[in-house]
Amino acid sequence: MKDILNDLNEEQRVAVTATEGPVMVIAGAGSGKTRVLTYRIAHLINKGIDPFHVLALTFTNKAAREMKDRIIKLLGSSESANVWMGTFHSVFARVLRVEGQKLGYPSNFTIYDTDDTKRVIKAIIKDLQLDDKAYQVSYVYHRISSAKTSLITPEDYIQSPEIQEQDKSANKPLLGMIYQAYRKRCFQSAAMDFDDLLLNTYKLLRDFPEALYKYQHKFEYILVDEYQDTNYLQYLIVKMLAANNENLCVVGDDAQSIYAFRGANIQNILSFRKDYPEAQVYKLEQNYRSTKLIVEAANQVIKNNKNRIFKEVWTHNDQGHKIQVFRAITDGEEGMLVAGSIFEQRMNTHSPNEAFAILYRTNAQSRSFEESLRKLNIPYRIFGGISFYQRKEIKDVLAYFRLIINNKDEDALLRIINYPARGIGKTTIEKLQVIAEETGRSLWDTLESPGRGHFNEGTFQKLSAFATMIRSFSAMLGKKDAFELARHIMHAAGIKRELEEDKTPEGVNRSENVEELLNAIKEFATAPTPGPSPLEGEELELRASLADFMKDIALLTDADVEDKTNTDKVSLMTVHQAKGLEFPFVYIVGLEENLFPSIQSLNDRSDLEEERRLFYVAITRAQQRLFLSFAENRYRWGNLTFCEPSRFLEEIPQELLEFPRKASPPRPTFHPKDNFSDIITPKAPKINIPGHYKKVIGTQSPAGSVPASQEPMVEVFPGQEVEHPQFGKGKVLAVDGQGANKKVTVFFAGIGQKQLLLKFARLKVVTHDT
DNA sequence: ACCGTATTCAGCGCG
DNA sequence: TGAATACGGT
Repeated sequence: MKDILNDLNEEQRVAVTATEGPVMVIAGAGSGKTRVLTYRIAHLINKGIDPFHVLALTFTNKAAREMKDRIIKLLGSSESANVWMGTFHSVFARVLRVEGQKLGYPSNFTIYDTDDTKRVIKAIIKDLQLDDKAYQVSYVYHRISSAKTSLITPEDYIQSPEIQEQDKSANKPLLGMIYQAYRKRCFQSAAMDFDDLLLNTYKLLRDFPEALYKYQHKFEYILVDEYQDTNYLQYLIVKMLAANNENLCVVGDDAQSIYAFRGANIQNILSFRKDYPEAQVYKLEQNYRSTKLIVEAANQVIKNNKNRIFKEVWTHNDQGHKIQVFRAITDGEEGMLVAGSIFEQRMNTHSPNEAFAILYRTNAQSRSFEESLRKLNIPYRIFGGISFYQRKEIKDVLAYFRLIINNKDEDALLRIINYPARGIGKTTIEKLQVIAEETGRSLWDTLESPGRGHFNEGTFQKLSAFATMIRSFSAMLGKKDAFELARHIMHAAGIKRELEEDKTPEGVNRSENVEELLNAIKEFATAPTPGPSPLEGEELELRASLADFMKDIALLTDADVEDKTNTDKVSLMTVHQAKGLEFPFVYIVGLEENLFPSIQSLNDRSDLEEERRLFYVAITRAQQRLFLSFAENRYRWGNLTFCEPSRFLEEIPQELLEFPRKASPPRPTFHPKDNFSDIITPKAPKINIPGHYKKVIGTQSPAGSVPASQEPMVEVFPGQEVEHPQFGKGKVLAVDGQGANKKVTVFFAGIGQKQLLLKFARLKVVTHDT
């Protein structure tokens, strides 16, 4: 066996071999953090530590999978598959399936994802007849989530004068009531949301000494990745688990903490030494990823933050090119400049598309880049958006599975009680809920036997037909495997028919998605993934059942669904999504005040510092070349607004930057006086007359975009043949209205008659030359 | 129950 | 701007 320690530099080797006692590794960007973690685990196993006793907690499922693969490769044995590796949520969900009874949960509890959680909150706000404008679902969700993370129970919440004061002044005095109702409803539904997975794990360890003992001895060695992004609950859990022998190794980079907004606590990393005075702290400062210039730029930027652990990242790599800064007149032009630059760099360096990434602050910025890339025929892939398992059609199908596995799952029941439409309408559902409330039974029980006289014969029939169907599915749970049962449900419940009836492109797409879900289930059922060591009390089954499939489906995210079609494409994503990734060529775009840094961050020093860390993360994704861009004018919420360049641009030393004056595709040349100092401190905004930009935009906008001008894009008249991107070719029957509101009635073959607003319809005139 | 229309709202998103 | 949802008429 070769000595794996030879693959490491001195700093890394020290961090890997210090296996006993508390260790903190501060790992600068690109310094081989993952390497240290994987080698450390491999080293532990080489030393004879049983993999069953090693717990490694990662930030994403993907990270866990990749790390596991690397360790297996490193050790050349699959022994390391027995390491407990995963996210906090997935590891402790598994623990709770076994131990949850202690807390009053059945082992088949449902996991509510953010969507489900918000649906429940929404329903509660409605039931309590509160104003849904004052009580916005996302706001309530955040409040509840942070209360849970801070170990504040609904009772604490209601009794705390301080919190009540806050909520009153925010005009939301009844938030505590919502929180209370929410907790009750989740518990009665035998459901845990993401915060509950952590909260209940904490309660388990806190209130059940035998459980604490068991897991303290099970997990002799604990490693936590991305420690800067852990929240208070995660911190407490780790602390309790590690309390016995303190073989705890946390790895992170305070400079890359970018999730404070959702509860991550940078204090966890900053105060590690206080919690463990005897802790060994190591820094990894040699960067293997980026050029000297990029490392220097990143260092200079992060220097402006006060709250940080000192470290100086350096590299042996080449000096590299200067950072190019593009100044664009509009966001549309920004797209063209960036796409043009990618085109050029790709040519000059013979790099594949996948070497390029465009990173932006907000998802809404992707559009101009998509358009420009499409125009230049550069293939791209957008990350983010709605993930596969979040799609409505998928969630509808999954709700059937949820209900038959756990018939207390009220959200699932409500979701499918009338999908596909079976004549159980709003009135009936409300009646059921009232009866359930009065009799103290679950909604499902009520539906199964509503009691005499509540419903007329027709409604009663519909309800019992539904109940019978669901019961019959439940009965098959133990008999059919996941795929057989899923397919059966799709047919028997009429989901398949419902989906296939919709012939619109969106409908076909939905149908395909559900088909894809079935494929995934089939794959799962025929080749069950060899899970890690079974927990004591976990049951092993021969064939993968639907219940197995559903166990952690809520814990999957987009990153876990592999994209087979994704090969050589430019990546478009938010900076947050880029965390942990690297690309030879990186474009950071939209570097404007109020956008990056975001407008919400400007009032608070710590928020601004988080934005700066975000920028730091963005810069350090680049291996060879970095490009920055900003627009002087940008469409935001429908109107053109003037933008100032980001303060972050000033924080990079000028000598590291260059400003190509050359505009990519044909466009008016800029004045020589447009140098950077002029840009950084814009005096009076020169021109802000919409008319001035119209021409620029007009010539750039591809046919797909909505032009700013009032003139319609096409002249249409009855009898004309036109083409629509979705509906295909059709014939204009009538034109009504004036100007912006001009409406056309078009007959599309195979689809029928459609009324379209000319302004939006993206119609193309079909010309018949000859 | 369902459809078209009006209105509203807009941050980043791990699990 | 445009998506998502609420509303209101049939």
